This record gives sequence, structure tokens and C-alpha cells, in this order.
Amino acid sequence: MPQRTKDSATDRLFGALANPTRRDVLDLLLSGPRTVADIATHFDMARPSVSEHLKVLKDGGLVAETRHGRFRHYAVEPQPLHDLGEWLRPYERFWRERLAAMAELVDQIAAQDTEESE
Amino acid sequence: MPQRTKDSATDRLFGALANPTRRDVLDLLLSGPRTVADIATHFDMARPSVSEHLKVLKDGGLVAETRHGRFRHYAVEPQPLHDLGEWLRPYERFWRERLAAMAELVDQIAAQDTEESE
DNA sequence: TTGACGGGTAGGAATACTCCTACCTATTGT
DNA sequence: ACAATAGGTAGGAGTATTCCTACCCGTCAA
Repeated sequence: MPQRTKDSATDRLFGALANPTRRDVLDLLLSGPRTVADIATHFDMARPSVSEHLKVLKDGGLVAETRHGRFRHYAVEPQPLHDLGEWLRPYERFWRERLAAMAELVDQIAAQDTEESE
Repeated sequence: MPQRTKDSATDRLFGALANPTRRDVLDLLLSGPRTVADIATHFDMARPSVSEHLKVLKDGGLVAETRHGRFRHYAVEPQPLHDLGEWLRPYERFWRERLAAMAELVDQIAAQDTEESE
């Protein structure tokens, strides 16, 4: 029985983000598009390895490549990150419940303090 | 030279999410805390494998375990998902720029249509 | 035209991941 | 007490990931 392969768009997205180097590449591209050689100077890694990371990012839809002569410029592609924000939405409820519970706790402590000072 | 290990909190978070089964477990826990055996019935996988996935989720801070007798209940822990939302924030700018560019394009086409109809 | 440069691909080594079965501990009901 | 149940751990097999060096093609400058 073959193992399940990670081939959905969601898998490629999360898979691409599950590596610190690739997240650092994205972070670097926040300042604008860059060539492969430029990107590679920021990492303690051979250039072909950076190329492979860029391929994974591209397959995940997180970066786009545009050719200018013999240069290729890589730029952040925002759509999958927006999708990630949408994926998070159902979990926001838990976050708000947690905040509400903390607020209630603070109120209780405040009420107790008032009692004591009377 | 040893390879870099994924040991930061961020790595554990993204690493935990980079697996469809684990994302499905989180999704299942949206409806409330569940025991391991309960969770396992939803997956075509042996129970110990589910246990291992839960361990990865726990190490990533995404679920919390509470013991009741010989049962363990796993529940969604929202903090890392909130952190993920914060991580996304710098990229929102790109998303809005893309929307603005699309809006401008629509305006241009609309203006062109008006011209033609005159 | 041809050498230098940008950058992708191939194949291999080391490690990590994901599943399994077998086994173990702790708790509970009888 | 003891059998049954919940669920974690160990070790191993198969696959995937991540790095490397060597090599390749396309583009530009001389």
C-alpha cells in the first residue's frame, strides 16, 4: 500500500511554510522582488539548494517568477497567504473565548480586591 | 556537518500543520474535546499513529491534553493559531495591493466601455 | 563567436517523517 | 485481585526532505 502523497494545494502551501529557510526567503521578499543569486547571498547554503527552496515556494503558489534576460526575479504571491488567513477563521472563536475567560478572571480579581479594601 | 533541526516554536507550529491528518484532527476538535480512541475512529489509521500525530500537535502547542481517569481529552489550543495570524500580518499589504491593482483594472475597462458606447 | 555569468537539473548521502505491529503502564469494573 | 480498557512507547520499514557537487542550457559582453 503506497503512502499518501502530499499533493493538494493546501499540502503544498503548509509544506512550503514548514521550513525556516523558506519562511526566511518569503520574509526577504517582503522588501521586493530579487534574483536567485541575490537571495542566495543571504543564506549559508549553496545556490542550487536555494533554487530548490524557490521551486517548493513556487509550487506552493507563494512566489512568482518573472524572467528578464538571464535573470529571474522572484516575488511574493499573496493569494495563498490570504487563503491561510481564511483557513484560520474557524479557530478565531477559540481565541475569543480564551480572551473572554481571561477578562472574566481579571474582573473577579478586581472585585475581590475591592472587597478586601473595604 | 549535522543538518539543522526544526526545533523552534515556529518550526514546531508549521511542522505540525504540514500534514493533512493533523489538520483534520484540529478540524475535528473544533466541535469540542475528544478522547484518543474517539479521534482514531475518524481516521483510516492505527490508533498508535493517531497518538503520534497528537504528540506532534501537542509539541506545537496546538492542542492541550487533560486527563480524566484513564481517558485523555484533547482540545484545540488557540494561541499558536493566533500567532500564525500575526505572522501573516506583514503579508497583508501584498494582498491589498493586489486588490487595488484589480480594482484599477476594472475601472480602466469600465472607462474604455464608456468611451466605446459614446 | 565565445567566454563568463545566471540559474536550473541530476543523482546521491544523511536525516526526518509517517506508518505499522508488538508491547507496556495505568485505571477501572466485577 | 484481575481482566478489560485507554492510550503511550519501541523499533523498524518505506518514503520524503534537504543538503551537496557536478553538470547543463540560455543570455550577454567582448
